[in-house]
Amino acid sequence: MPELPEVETIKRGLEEMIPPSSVITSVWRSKELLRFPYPRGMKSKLIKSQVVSLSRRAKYLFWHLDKMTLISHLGMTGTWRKESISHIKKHDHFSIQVNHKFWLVYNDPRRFGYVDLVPSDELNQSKWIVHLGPEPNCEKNFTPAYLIEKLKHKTAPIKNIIMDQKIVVGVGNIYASEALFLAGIRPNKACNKITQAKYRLLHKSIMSTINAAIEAGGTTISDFRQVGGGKGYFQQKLNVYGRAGQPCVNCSSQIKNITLQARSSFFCPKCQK
DNA sequence: ACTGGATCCTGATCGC
DNA sequence: TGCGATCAGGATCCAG
Repeated sequence: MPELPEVETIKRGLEEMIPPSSVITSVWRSKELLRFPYPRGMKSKLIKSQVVSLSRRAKYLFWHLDKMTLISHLGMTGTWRKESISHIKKHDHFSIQVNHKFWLVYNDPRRFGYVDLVPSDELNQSKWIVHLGPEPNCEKNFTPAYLIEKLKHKTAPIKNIIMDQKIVVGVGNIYASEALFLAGIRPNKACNKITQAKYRLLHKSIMSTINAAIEAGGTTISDFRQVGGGKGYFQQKLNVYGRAGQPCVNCSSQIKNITLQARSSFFCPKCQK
């Protein structure tokens, strides 16, 4: 589920909940496994650790502890929420007690998410992080020239490529369709058939889509919730995603849905070429 | 090197 | 009302 804006929203929510110099005082986990096995000795490594800060890279959430970094990936349906008292709900898998006061609980019905623990000085070389492309809102590394150089010889459909985390991170199925709509490019257009002018527009569209969604607190299609339980409201701004058969906001043509890489891909046949 | 499809898992929704 | 089929925000892997 969560793409970059949703993970960023959760990160900001957790930051607000965790006072400076907080300490992990207890750890609980369910019997069921997440996508990958939990790291060895996780519980004892976490207890008594200080939470120094939180950050996000791509769709990963990092808990920077005094010696290690706890990595959390939310898969399709992962969420974090706060509970004042220990209260286990269906599909809760992992929770952290802070300062003996409250719990931060990871819930994930489909269990495509996972956690890992790495020494902080090895974080950037870890297998999760090392291959990742630039952040879409980092103007230093994610430039129009970068996008053009990386993609101009590829024959794959553009939508597949902008969802490739090695090219640019954080763009998932919703924001890929939305960014391509803003750029006027069909999702199945071959990368090497796209003009430089369109690439510059696409670069701008990816950045503006992601930034607008962060400002809106993410997109709540079904189960996404902010840490405090609130919904994101970017879904009100979706131009094409989930709108097959409905009129295009620009030209009233019917929005179409095609399948690419087994994912629904929405576009306006008139506005996108 | 590319593409499409299957896969991990549960739940919501839709059509019959 | 019930039941099976289909589809979901991710990401990897494999055959062709």
